[in-house]
Amino acid sequence: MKLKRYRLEVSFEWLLSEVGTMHWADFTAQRLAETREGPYVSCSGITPSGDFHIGHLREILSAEMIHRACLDAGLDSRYIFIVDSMDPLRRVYPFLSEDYQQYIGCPLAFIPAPDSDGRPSSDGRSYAEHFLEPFLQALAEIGVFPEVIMNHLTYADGLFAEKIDSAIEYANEIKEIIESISGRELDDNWFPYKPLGSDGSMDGVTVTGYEKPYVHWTDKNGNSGSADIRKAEGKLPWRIDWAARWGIHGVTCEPAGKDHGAAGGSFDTGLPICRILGSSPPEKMVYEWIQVKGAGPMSSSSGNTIGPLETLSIVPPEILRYIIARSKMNRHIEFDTGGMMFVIADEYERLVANPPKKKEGMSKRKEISVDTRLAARRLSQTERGFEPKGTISFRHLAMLAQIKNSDTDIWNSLRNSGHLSGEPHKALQQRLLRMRNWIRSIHFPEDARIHIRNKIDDEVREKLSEEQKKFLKKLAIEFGKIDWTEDLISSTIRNTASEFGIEGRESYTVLYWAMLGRNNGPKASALLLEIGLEDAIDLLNS
RNA sequence: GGGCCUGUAGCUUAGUCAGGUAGAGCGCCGGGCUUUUAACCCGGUGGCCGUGGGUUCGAAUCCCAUCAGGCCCGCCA
Repeated sequence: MKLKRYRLEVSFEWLLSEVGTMHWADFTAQRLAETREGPYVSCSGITPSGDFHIGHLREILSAEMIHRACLDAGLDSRYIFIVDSMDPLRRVYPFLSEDYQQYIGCPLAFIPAPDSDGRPSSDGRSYAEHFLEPFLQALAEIGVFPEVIMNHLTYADGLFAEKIDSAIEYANEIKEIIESISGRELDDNWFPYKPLGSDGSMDGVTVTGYEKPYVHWTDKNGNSGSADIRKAEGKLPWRIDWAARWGIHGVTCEPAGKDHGAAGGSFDTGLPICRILGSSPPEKMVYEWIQVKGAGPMSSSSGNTIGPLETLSIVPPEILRYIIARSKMNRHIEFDTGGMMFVIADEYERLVANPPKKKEGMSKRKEISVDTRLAARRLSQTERGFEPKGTISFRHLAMLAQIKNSDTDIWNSLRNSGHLSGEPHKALQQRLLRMRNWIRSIHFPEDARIHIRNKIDDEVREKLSEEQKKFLKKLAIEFGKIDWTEDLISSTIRNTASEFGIEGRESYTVLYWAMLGRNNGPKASALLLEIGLEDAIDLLNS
């Protein structure tokens, strides 16, 4: 019986990774609709023990996208974010002062937030709130608005009481499950509930008895007391807490990081424990980690985490969502704020501008691929149901932001090129702001930086034919005769080129070699205008 | 020590459950367009499917071994 169940779970897991079927979010929604009754509750859970990092976004977005897919499929769905505020402080982290030693073992909801020096502050905010707030702010920027549930309040409201009582009643069975599935050995005085001692810490507290609803204890200081299971006076150990909350909140789907998902991990023990506690668990679903790499030369020496807020100061929110939406759950994502951003942004922009369509005679496999990409496009929108329009490209903006210091000049340029009519929309202004932040940061890839030459590179000089050299010299002379406007620059280039019998394409290539040391670049006349008449003439004569 | 996931073109990857000539996007090369805002359009190049065995008429796919990267089995979420 047990074995049979296990096989089913494995098979679901396999199907989940099988994106060939369709997008994982839509697949999961469909699967949920087929296998259980609504309402459907997608859930994420994170411990606010310190700064949130980019990896947490996968936890959040995986669940949120499944929630959206449920809504899109017409299902009754909610998305909840359970903050593990009842979890204890494990140790004094590097960013905390030694003062936190006294709080080890205490729930994060009940200890003070650190101030900028890492000391306990007295502004009344809890440690949990302190780290949660900026994260929620980041989530709002990517269009994620979860129902936030502080776990310590669920304890305080007595919602855990029944589960705690059952856990104590079935303590032996639960112990057996944990020992057999995880392979761990629990010692003899193991108890499925951890009361807080006299100093508010759950470390070193020994349970001495249970009389519903009180768990009696003695702590390391020799004090004794009783914890009311209907209040936040103690908590279930993690593996049981997780299983219990599935029942309490009616969770139907909770993607878990691969640490939980590994064989013998907390997901595997959670499933049977949840059943023992009288509820039906969600099906196993595991996502891979996001790894940060190539974040620039600084990152390797100075730690390579990047926070959601820092990420969002340089990456457009829909691109961030797309990074999650385009990847299968069981694939690593190598997060890179450098050159990879261009590649992903290009891909996203193409997908937006040119949504794939099914065609007559297309193979089944290709049709599936079309569906999957359309779903990724849909789920990347910060606003559900928003139909994105093609916009100014990421690359183009990167270039403009580098050659033009004034935002006004950029808007004018975009109007000239037909990318913009009237005043820039707020979203576009934000995009430019992020782009400027990115360019200023260490993350911006070196090879995307535009380095305007003040003299022609030696290598380039060797490549140039005599004709081409003459062309550049002549161009310098002609430039000296005109008003320095884009139109005149442009026509002068063409006129001079034809004088030398150089084709249009070649004349530009030669110019780019001279100006940038590469084959192509931003519109030559615009670039020359930015360089300025004198510098341009100097360059061409060099 | 035990177990799980991943390894496919220069890059990102689809295909692996149910074995049947390895698909795509980017890059690159060529052509077209011609005021080139890294644009756009068309065409092409490119893979001993980590490695070695086995099963099979036939293996990226199944089995065994092995290498590489990551993770879990320490109440750690």
